[in-house]
Amino acid sequence: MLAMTKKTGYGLIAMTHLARLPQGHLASAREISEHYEIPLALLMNILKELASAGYVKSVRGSHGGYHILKPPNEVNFVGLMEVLEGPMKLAECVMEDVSGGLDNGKCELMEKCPISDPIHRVHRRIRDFLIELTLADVMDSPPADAVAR
Amino acid sequence: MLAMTKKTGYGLIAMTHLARLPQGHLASAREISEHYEIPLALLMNILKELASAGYVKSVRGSHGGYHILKPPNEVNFVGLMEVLEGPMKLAECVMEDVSGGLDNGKCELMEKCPISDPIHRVHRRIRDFLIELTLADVMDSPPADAVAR
DNA sequence: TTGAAATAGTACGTCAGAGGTCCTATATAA
DNA sequence: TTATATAGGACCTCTGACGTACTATTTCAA
Repeated sequence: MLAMTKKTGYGLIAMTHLARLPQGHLASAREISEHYEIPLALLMNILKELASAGYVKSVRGSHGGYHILKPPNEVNFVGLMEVLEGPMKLAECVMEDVSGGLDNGKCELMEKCPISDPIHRVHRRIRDFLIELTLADVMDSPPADAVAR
Repeated sequence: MLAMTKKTGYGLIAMTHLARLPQGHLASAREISEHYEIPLALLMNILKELASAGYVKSVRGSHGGYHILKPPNEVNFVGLMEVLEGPMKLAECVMEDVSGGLDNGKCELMEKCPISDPIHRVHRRIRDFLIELTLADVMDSPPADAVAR
């Protein structure tokens, strides 16, 4: 259904929250979980993944928590989504090559597929749009036209 | 994720196939199924749904089959996708109102959701892009820039 | 030095939906 | 009247989204 997962949604919320903290401050998984009513255990898993991907830094122990590592304008939607749900593909036949660069538009799954090329193009358009979209865009809600117009 | 389903893929292929038939000709589910190696029973279900949605006309009986009803440039991606997989939503909180018109950007699921507005905007951007995209665009593969640039 | 509070790592459980099959009824051409 | 279509269902299976649980480790503070 062309949907992102809840994990990505929760991840975005957490990142937004962390990005808004005053410099040097931490937020614990529990805090965030309670503030937005996100299941704690799930959010912890998400933050673990974000930490090991280098998006946030964790501080263990009592009074520990997380703070953001990347500046919001360097966190793009696709990157974050792929950390939490794996490679984005509009259709199964769309394989990004390892470099994350251009895919060649070939469908490995179906001979004679008449829609392989256009699907690859659409995939790329959406992907490019979402790569341009950063956490910074997501954070300043009011200005509605900040995005790729 | 952010994927369309195989049903939509198969539906697009079938529509493309039908759109390319000479005027007055039919193609049966079996033909299409064999040509593109799509599971027959599944494709039949898809064609049934497309028929009851008015995208194709069915002709029953021996030598029956389907022909396309809508002109390719009037078949948009979102419409077809929503026939086959239900309403498109980038996130659960994105509810299209009944008119198919503007959603209001409010999240009914989560109080204090800090990303509701931007998510709704992104949803709308992708949706608008995919609405502009028609079967006609999908059919002429080579021209790569026909789409919403 | 001990306990509470936090993250790390990992494994597991559940359930809806994607993907696919099958059966019966009906229409139509030969 | 038979073969070949579609119509309309019901049904099945398996994967992945979503969420839980447990143990280990780190750190602060009483």
